[in-house]
Amino acid sequence: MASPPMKTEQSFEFGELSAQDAMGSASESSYSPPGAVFGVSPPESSPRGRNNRRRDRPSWVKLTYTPYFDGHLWRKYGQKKIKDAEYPRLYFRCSYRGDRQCMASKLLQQKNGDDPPLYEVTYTYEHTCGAPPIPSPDIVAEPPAASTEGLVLRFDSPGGHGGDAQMMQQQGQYQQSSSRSPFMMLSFGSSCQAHDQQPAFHSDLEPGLSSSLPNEGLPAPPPANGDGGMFPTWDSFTYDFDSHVHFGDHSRLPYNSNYGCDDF
DNA sequence: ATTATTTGACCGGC
DNA sequence: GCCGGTCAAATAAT
Repeated sequence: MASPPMKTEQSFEFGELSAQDAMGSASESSYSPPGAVFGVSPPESSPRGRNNRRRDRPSWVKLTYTPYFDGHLWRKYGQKKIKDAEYPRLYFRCSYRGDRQCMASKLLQQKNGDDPPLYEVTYTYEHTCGAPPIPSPDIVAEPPAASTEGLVLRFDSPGGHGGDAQMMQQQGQYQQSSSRSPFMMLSFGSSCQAHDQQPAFHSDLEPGLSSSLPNEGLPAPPPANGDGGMFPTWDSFTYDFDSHVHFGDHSRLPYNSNYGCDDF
């Protein structure tokens, strides 16, 4: 009311390297282990100060073709064109930030304009909202074939409708060239299955617990197929997996409380 | 009606 | 001073 727009209440940063630094060194698949950088203090502890400089925020970088599908729910809160980048940078924040004070955030930057554009995702802070962790070196993707418990591959095309499309809306659709991209969803859940219209992410029936096996939705990047298709290629998968895939998932949405089977 | 998204402006940090 | 990052308000979509 009487107070002017005070946007200075969220400068909690502890950390390690800045996004720029991370990106600068992340020419290839480089990232910084989250666990190694975590010694942070509660956000409310440092309103904004010298203890939490932007450069001190823990962050790790991950290269992927499917930046929108890391198993977490993100809300886009900004987009900016970087002087040194050909593509704008997208800023995402955990959807539970206001609900659970989850400070997890991520920056999305397209690395090139390839058909299957490669994105560099800089994650900052871990998820404290009870959702599974983010891509970390400790968590590596296992051979899908090994765990066929709930492997769901979903290829959705724009014209074929797709419940996943919903996710696209939420996660962002900054596809300039290929406005739409088919999707592929990987779900490693035993009893949880993807609904007809809901993303297949699922598995953290017990948010807050530690041993949750997160699943990562690996969507498929646009084309790159011989037939100029718009379907993903396993190559991208391999890349992602090779890049340290992590499985993540959030169990609830603002409008969709039941995400699969968490409402068990 | 609710929520997410979008764009612009402001501020902080370097 | 410049750049990057985040917030805020408005708009659109569902």
